[in-house]
Amino acid sequence: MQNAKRLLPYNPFFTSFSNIKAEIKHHSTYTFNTTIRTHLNSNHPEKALTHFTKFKEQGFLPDSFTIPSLIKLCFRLNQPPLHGENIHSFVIRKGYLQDIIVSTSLVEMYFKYGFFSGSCNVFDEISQRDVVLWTAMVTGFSQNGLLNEALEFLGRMVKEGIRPNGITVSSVLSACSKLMVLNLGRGVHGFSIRNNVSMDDMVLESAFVDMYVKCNNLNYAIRIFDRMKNRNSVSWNAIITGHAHNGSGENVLRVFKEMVWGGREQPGSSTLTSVLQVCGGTSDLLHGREVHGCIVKRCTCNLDRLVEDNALIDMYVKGGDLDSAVALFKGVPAKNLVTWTTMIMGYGMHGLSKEALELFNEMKESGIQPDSITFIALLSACSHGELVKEGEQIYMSMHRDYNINPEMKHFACMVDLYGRAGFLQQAYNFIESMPVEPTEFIWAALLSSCRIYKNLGLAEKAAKKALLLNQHNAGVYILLSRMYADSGQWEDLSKVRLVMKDLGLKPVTAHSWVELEGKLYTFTVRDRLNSCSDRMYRLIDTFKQRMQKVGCVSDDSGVGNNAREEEKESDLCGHTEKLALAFVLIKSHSQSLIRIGKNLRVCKDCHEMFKFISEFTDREIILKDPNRYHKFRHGQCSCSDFW
DNA sequence: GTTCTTAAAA
Repeated sequence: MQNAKRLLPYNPFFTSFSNIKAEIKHHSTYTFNTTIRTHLNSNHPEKALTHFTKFKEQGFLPDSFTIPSLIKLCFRLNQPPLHGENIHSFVIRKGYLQDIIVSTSLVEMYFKYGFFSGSCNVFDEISQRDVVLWTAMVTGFSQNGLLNEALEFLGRMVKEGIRPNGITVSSVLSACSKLMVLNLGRGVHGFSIRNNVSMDDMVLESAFVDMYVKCNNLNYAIRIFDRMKNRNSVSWNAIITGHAHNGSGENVLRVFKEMVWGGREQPGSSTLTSVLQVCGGTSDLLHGREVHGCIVKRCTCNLDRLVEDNALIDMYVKGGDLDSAVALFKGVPAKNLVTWTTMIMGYGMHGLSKEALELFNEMKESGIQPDSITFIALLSACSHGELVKEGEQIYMSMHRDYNINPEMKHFACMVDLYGRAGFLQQAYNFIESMPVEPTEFIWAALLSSCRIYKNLGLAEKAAKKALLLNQHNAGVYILLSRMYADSGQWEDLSKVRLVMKDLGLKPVTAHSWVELEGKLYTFTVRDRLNSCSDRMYRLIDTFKQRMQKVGCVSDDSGVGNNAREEEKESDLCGHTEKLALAFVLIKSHSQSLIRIGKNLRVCKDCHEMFKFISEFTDREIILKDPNRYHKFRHGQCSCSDFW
């Protein structure tokens, strides 16, 4: 009998012909189902499609097991909704609709097409609903940003006695994160606890961490994160970006190190880019290089790390190491738009405007089309290099040659381009001719040019316009008060300060920083906290005297002649960059490049002294301010004294 | 013997 059973499909004596056919058919549908699933899982939708076509040509029909795979295949191939509707009517004809797995797939399909009533119709037809079907409804609404509907279904399922699971809740949470609705997110947190939703699900916990980070409640996020038994890339990444948003570079690096040392989780590319952004923002090359090392170790294939390479180039640019950025850029095998734009921006920030424009030509030759960000990079490169004519041409070509409409950021670049070059009237006319209402930042851009060229009348006008749009813009008050200080109008100055005080606005205190032997040193105005402060101040004085001897008059034009001593100190930049430079010169005798960062614009006085020191000590110095980089070498600066 | 629902990103 055993033997007979094995021979069954082949022996007409034991079974009728039609039975054999059914047997083969069933067998084939099963094989077909598994094959198509294998193709889908290995990401070969085309193979799945050819397989399906062959299957149909042989006269076979899909069964209920086939439907979910077919729907998945539709999405992978981006088929229009019509295809999906065919599936729906097939399901109804064959009576598969009450198969809950089939109907759940249909619900998901309609949500993906954005056809919500289609999902609801299917849902209403089903008599026996399980957690997964309910969850599909919640997920569908929440992924489409319809948070209220998602919450409604969450409540309804509980009322009907279906207990939501971790997946249900994390779906709602992601919508809360996207919409930044902290209170609802906390509500969902409470709901999950009340309804005994299992909380030791790693994905759910990560979703909570992510939600609290996105809703700007880092403390809650940290509390959950610290208690997690197992962490995944999402939770690590959420907490790292949370610290980054909070401006705490130290914590970012601390957590990142914990992650790497822990060794369990490989940092993903988004984690690496967050960390690199922090390193770039603080010019922390030391840690930036460590992350570079991580990436090199992790990636075996150069082609897989384009996003990381782009972030690295940006980090080196912002850390003031243009040479490394260029070297890396040249080595990237398949550069994309971001790669080119980052490098163009990098040249611009380092004062190499001509190189930026040449690189743009190379980019076009390689067949890559610029986008609006590329034009921001180009226009700001022109404004840093005083290339007014070139900037105008590029601005004109934006719409004419690339069909890109200039936006507010481009307008701001143009105002800056004219203003920085001293064409204040043209800058003003440009603002007047703009097709949209200028924002506060446009007027602030004009204001900062007015300060460079000491046009108090226009400055007051620009400041007024900017403050009308936002009376809390501290930068505007500060620029204006410096201009009053420059021209010795003490009454106006104290008026501005009074307004600032009333509004609770604090002037930004100047500080500079420098990295030495793996440590970061920070200097504030009239800082005497350092153990070698006395030597630093003496050294600065010595340089001042040497400069006077050779006829380099230190430029005090930034301060009016009748300025009081304390105004000189506080209203200029505070000269914290001088302190940082003196510190390095005392502490380090190597000939390596000196890199100093500053949170405010460099003042003329310090700029002159840095040039002198670079010649006198024969050292290269890079000074970063919020807008750009100055490279001092042999008594010259890369900005050609224009910044 | 198979099928359905989760989290972020330059």
